[in-house]
Amino acid sequence: MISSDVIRGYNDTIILYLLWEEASYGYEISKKIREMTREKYIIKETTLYSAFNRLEKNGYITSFFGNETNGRRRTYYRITEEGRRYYRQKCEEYHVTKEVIERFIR
Amino acid sequence: MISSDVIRGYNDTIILYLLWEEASYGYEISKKIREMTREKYIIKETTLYSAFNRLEKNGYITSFFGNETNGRRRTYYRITEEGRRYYRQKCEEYHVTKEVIERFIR
DNA sequence: AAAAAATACTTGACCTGTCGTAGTAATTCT
DNA sequence: AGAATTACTACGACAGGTCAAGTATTTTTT
Repeated sequence: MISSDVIRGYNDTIILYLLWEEASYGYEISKKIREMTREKYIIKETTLYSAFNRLEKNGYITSFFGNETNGRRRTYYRITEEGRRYYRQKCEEYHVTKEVIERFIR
Repeated sequence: MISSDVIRGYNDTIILYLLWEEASYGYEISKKIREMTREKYIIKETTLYSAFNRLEKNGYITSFFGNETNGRRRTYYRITEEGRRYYRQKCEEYHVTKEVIERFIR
């Protein structure tokens, strides 16, 4: 199980990656993360929704209501141009961070 | 410059790595980090000393006073067996985390 | 048709690690 | 003696994550 401190800096990046191709919503994003990591990372619901709020506040995503439902009505999120720029920047930062960390890992 | 959120989970690991071969103290650890990362990561003093306290509280390091001084008397830190075990565990965790994160990085 | 389960989200209080600011302590350099 | 350097310490603020609990709406089961 991955500790929250090592993934903390990447939650926003992960969400933006999953919104890159098409708009999505909380439950689906959550499932995709679980599946893509083969259960190695399961994001907490509260973490996810507070990340959505932060990302929207910062202008990296926008929200709208969807029509189809299998339960309560969904809030969908779509990535903005600013969001794409931010994502690319975070990816570049990742490669630097990786090099830094690996100097201290055996 | 690396954001604190992406390095947060590794500060303890970095410190333990630098104490692996021999005991050391705050100022020296700080310099080594700066040098080894070619200024890409400069740990804040307060972050470093609070990490020392945490690590000692958890039994991963022990402290003692040194004799030589070039200023105020130094508090040296030495890694414990538990600390070495914890470090190894964190390294294994890193490899898992790395795989997870890289699924979401272009 | 009522109850249970699943989907989808919200609220609020709390915890941990980092950071900014400031100050203290002791030694060496000028 | 005063300034600079080394080496810490204290404290409050803040951001992001977490726990616990609750709400809302639909689908499935009994």
